[in-house]
Amino acid sequence: MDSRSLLLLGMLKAQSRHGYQINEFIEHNLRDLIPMKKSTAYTILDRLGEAGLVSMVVDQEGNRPPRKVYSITEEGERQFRQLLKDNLEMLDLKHFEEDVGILLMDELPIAEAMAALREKLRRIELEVNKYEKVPHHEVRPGVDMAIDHHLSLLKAERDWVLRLMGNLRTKTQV
Amino acid sequence: MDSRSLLLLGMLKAQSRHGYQINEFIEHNLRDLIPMKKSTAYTILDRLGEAGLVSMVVDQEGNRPPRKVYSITEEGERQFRQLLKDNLEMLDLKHFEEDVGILLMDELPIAEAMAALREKLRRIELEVNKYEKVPHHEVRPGVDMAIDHHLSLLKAERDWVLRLMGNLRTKTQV
DNA sequence: GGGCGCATGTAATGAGTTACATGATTGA
DNA sequence: TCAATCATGTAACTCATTACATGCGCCC
Repeated sequence: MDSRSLLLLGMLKAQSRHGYQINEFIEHNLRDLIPMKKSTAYTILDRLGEAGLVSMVVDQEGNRPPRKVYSITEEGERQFRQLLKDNLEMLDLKHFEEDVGILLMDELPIAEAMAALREKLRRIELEVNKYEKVPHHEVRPGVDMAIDHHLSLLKAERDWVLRLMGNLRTKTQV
Repeated sequence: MDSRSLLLLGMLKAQSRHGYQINEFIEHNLRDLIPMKKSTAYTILDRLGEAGLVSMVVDQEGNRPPRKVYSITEEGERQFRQLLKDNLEMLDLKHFEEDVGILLMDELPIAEAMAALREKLRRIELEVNKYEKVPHHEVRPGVDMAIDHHLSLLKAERDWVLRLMGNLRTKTQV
């Protein structure tokens, strides 16, 4: 999962930051899109430093805890560009987990399967509502695009589940 | 990722099998849907055995390599049912990886971003073609459903990329 | 005689999460 | 003084993949 490295490089490309700052930014701006834990950021920053993709300077103001401020290096920018292109080309819809359930669905009484699908539908609606309420984001045009992407796939999923439920219903009635 | 356990339990619910047989079945029937490695199956079967969800009998014919034949237990069936319901309810579109690229897209010259998206589109088409060619599957009705699911999301992804490219194009021309 | 099919695994590796640990400042 | 915020990490754990290991039977 190099996308985490890509994200950090991208944030450092925009401006130098220390680890805490990065985690703050993610929590405040990307919390709905990026499920990355704080300790992970610290670990990856170390890794990027060892690889020479970022440089680090310690900055201490008064008695406050020292900050490690990271900046992207030239090599880091090159790598970033390549990683980003690779990522944009990438196709990696991994709904394998969900497919297993679909695959085995016929092992469940239809009534129970339908109940489960209704619950799933409810969850999809909740997600859709949540993302539709997220306000327009000015700093990063990408945020809006990513949310739009999210919504597109959520709606496709919703349509598919509805179609599936329709099929099951007619099958039962026949 | 409990979906692997779920899959194995489901296969054993349909009929008792030994490990090699399970791997064969997956390779022949589910190879396009399930990216599970053979050694993983053996490990999970052990784990399920320890948890009392499957029982095991060794079966040796002549001098051929001994087979460990697994059967699902009553507790296993209960667990299976619950896992399956949970799985069907689950909503877990994790396109986080792809979203990172979208999020950072504005760091790339538009021409390069467009080229990457064209490549992505090409890959989507390849996948769509591949899945549309998969013949109707009789044994497990679920296989057809899972493939249909796959195709739905692929097409949604394709539409979204096309829309995005359209937007980028008009933006550049203005 | 050599390779494929049958049949089972183990050990090392990787990538990330969880839980834990630390310690100063700031505000109620 | 008590909690929250700032700021950093380490260690253990989980889960799956990769690579490696073994050995017999069968067919050409």
